[in-house]
Amino acid sequence: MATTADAFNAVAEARRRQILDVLATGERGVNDLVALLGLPQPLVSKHLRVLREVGLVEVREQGRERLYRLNAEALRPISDWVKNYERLWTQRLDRLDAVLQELKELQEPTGTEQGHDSRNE
Amino acid sequence: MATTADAFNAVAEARRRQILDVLATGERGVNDLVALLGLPQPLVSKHLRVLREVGLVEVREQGRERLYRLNAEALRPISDWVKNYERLWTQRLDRLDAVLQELKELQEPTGTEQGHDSRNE
DNA sequence: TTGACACATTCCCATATAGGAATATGATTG
DNA sequence: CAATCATATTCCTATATGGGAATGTGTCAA
Repeated sequence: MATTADAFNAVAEARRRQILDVLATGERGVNDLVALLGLPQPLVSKHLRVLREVGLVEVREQGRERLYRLNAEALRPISDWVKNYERLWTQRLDRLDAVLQELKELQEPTGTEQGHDSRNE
Repeated sequence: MATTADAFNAVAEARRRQILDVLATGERGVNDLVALLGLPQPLVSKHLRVLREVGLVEVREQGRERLYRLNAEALRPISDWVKNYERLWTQRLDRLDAVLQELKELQEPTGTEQGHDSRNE
């Protein structure tokens, strides 16, 4: 069912987003993350595992530390998906602008306008 | 705990993304969605409820139909969040380009091209 | 080797959730 | 009002998940 097996699910958890946010600033060991996020270490390790399994982070072993780093490209599916919607809300704001413009013109009858519609679809 | 109470979680489910994808093309009644997605009606209604609760869709009643439409702006938090990461992978690709460029120059000290892809990772 | 350190894993529990089946609700038509 | 259409809700179950506590594993230092 609802697997945690893709970036969308991995990122749905706020803590994991926080982890990514930290890693976006550079490679970090687990304890760094624990300290920065104020979460119990096992919990951080678990979240890191999920992130690893979907390719959002990569590990590098250095001595007895495990340095995690972000693999931002794994966010592409999300970025690509959401990008298709961006124009929809900018479009909508544009229409709002148009309406406001109309109102303004009605208030200051300098122009010749008067038509207005607003039935969509 | 892991609530379905925000856009990130709502969108983590593939079916819900599908629903949004359909609604992105225009207002639809539930049965339209059922037909288009090939899912049982109660399931669609449940997903629509989740989407409604996080503000991703809005309903309008017309006769005995309920027309759902997308509210793309509710995707902004996702868009905003992921946007901060986009430069990271383009950056990385730029660096890859740079590396490839170097290799090319090393291989052909004269400086004519012939470049072709490569496996990254 | 022993012990400390850094981290991962396991066990356990409470809750959340998707989905199926059946049923309820509300508007429309006859 | 009865029948029907369109949709929502409820009941139920299997599974997934986050988190806590305790423990395991591997590395380095003395």
